[in-house]
Amino acid sequence: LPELPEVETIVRGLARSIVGKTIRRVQVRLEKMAPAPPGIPFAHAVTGERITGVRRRGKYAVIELASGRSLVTSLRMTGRLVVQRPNEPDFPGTHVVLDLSGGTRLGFADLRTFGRMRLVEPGEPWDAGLGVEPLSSGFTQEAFMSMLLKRTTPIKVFLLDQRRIAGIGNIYACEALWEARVNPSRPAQALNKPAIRRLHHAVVDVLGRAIDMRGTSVDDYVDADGLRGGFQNALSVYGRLGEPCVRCGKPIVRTVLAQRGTWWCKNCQR
DNA sequence: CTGAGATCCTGGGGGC
DNA sequence: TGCCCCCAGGATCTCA
Repeated sequence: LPELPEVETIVRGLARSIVGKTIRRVQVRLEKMAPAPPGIPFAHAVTGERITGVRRRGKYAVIELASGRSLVTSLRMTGRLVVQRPNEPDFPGTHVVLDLSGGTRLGFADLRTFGRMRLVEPGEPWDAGLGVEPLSSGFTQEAFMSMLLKRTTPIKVFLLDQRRIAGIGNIYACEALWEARVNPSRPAQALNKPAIRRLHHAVVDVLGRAIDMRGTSVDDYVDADGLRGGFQNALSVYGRLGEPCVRCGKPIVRTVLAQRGTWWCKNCQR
């Protein structure tokens, strides 16, 4: 499940291997994975473009092109961006292929085909609906506190809402709530000041540590160079049903919030 | 505006 | 052993 730290890791790898290259040829093997802008075939629109940068916004990888347009890529659950050496075979489930100058191929693979690579025109406000970057200076304790006012939704559901804070998914929501000792189903508005302070710190801390370890490889996440992350070894609650809490020893429980598995410690998180 | 629920997919796990 | 069923999960859409 690529969330902020995984996409950040992918983007850093891509920046090293594809920036400066020109897109020579494009194949869209599954149309919906790279929907064409009105009137122009996707492949035609992108061919000949030079890649000037790669960055991240929330869980999106943004490939910036010399014309000012961008390829905004959402990996959802099983999407992968794969840098292939010349003549290396395509990764299974590769639905979009960008052949670059020098023989490098960027493949967009996705077993479940939920991912999307969207061509965005210069100035198009594609991320207007996305909230603050949690690792930016805009994500202050005060900003976080005011976001929680009058919100009745469970705090975990709030953390997953990309319109408020961009980039937190199920793994890091669970981990941050455990670190802050906050009950995931607590209404957002019911958190007191110390809890808000702890949770703010935990969100920033857990995302930063996960980036340092190149993300979490549960299921089969790998970065653009095929390397696994390391944070799966540092998880405290996610996926650890029945295992002892590393803080208090009581077994980790799993409940469901907003149709998502939620792992937490009933003893520590109140 | 907020919040709840459906939708999309497929490998894999559980049940029998 | 084999087969069927059902489920997880993020973003987007619809609806109340």
